[in-house]
Amino acid sequence: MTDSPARPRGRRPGRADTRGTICRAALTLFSTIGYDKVSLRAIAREADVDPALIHHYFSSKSDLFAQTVLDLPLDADRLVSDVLAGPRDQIGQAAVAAFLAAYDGPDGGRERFTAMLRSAVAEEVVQRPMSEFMSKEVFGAIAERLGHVNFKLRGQLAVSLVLGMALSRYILRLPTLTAASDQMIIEELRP
Amino acid sequence: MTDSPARPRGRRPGRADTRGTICRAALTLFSTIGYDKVSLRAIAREADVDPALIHHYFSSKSDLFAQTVLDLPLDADRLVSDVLAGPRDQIGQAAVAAFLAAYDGPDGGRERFTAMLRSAVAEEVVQRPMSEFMSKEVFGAIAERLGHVNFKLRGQLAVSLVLGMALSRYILRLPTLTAASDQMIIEELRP
DNA sequence: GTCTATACGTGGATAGAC
DNA sequence: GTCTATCCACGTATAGAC
Repeated sequence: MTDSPARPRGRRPGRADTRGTICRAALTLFSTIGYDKVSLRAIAREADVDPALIHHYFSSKSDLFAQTVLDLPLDADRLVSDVLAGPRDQIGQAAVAAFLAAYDGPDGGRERFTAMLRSAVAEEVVQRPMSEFMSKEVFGAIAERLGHVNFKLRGQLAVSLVLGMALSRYILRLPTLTAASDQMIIEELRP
Repeated sequence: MTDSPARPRGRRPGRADTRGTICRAALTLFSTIGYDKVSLRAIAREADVDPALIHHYFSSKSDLFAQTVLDLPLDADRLVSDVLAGPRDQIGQAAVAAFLAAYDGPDGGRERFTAMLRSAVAEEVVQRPMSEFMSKEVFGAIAERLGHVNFKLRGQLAVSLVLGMALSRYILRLPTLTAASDQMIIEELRP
C-alpha cells in the first residue's frame, strides 16, 4: 500500500483514486481465493473498473500482488521483543499470541497474511520471501537470542506452529478453532 | 490406487496398464505443483500418453484427482490407537510422530498428502473432506476419548500442529526442518 | 485518464478416424 | 484402445480511439 494519496482534484471523467480502489479489490480477492485463481477481470469487476486500468497502474499481475500484499505490515523487531517479553518456557504461546494480535488488527493485515499463505502453497515467488522472513527475521532472531543449541530447528518449528494455526483458522476454517477466542487458544496451547 | 492389476496380455498397439501410468504421473504432478496448476496435457506428457486417453479412463480432471489422491491411505482407527498408545501428557508429540511415520512410508502416502495439502488451500472440494477427516475421525476421536472439556478445540489444535508441520516441511521446505530427522523434531517439540 | 477491441496463448473437453 | 483434429471458454496483455 504505497498508495492512496487521497487527492480528489477537480472532477474528472471516471472516479478518482482508481489505484487505491484496485488495491483494495485485489487484496480482497487474493486473500479469499488465492493468487492464481484470481483473474484481472475479476479484480476489475470487483473494483468496478476497467480491466485495462489495472495494467495501466500495475505493469503485471505479479507486480500487483507484490504491491498489494507482499510488503509485510509486520515490524520484525517489534514482534521479536513482544515474543521475548514473557517467560521463556512459554515461547510457543507467546509467538502465537503475538501473531494473532498483529494480524487481527484493523489494518487489513490479516487479509494480507491469508493472501500470502494461500498463495505461498502454489506460487514459488511468494514462498521464498515469506518463509525467509518468518524463519530468519523473526523466529531465527528469537531462537538465536535464547542461545539454544538447536535454535534454528526451534525457530522453524515455531514457524510451523504459527503457520498451522493460521492455515487451520483462516483458510480451512476449522469450526471450533475459528469460533474460539484468541485467549482460549493460547490457554489450551500449553500442553 | 485401485489399479495396476499388472496384466500384460498379448501384445497390443500402445502400452499396457495405461491407467496405472496415468495415475502415477498425475500423483507426481499434483503433489509437486498442486491441482489447478496441473494441466491434463502435462500429465499426458509426463505419462507419455495421449491427452485424450485421460478422458477415456477418467471422466474429468476432478475425477482423476479424486481417484488418485483423495482416497486417503490412512486407517483412522489405527492412527488413533497409535496416538493414544503413549503417555497422555505428550499427545501432541505422539500425533506428529504418528503422522510422520504414516506418511513417510513407501506407499506414496506422502505424495498423496502433499497433493491434498497443496490443493486444499485453493480447492474447496478438497478442503471439506480433508479437514473433516482429520479433525473428526482422527483428532476428534482422540480428544473425545481423553474426555477433556475442550476436546473439540484440542483436537483441532492438534490438527493445526500437524498441518503446520507438513506445510513447513514438505511444501515450504524450511531448510533446517526438512533436513532434521523425525526423531529430532519430536524431541524438540516438547517445549 | 479511461475504455473498447482484440491478439495470443492455454486450458478442459469431444467427435470420430484408425 | 489409441490418437488426430478441433471446439470453446477464459487467461494475460496490448494497441489505440475517446
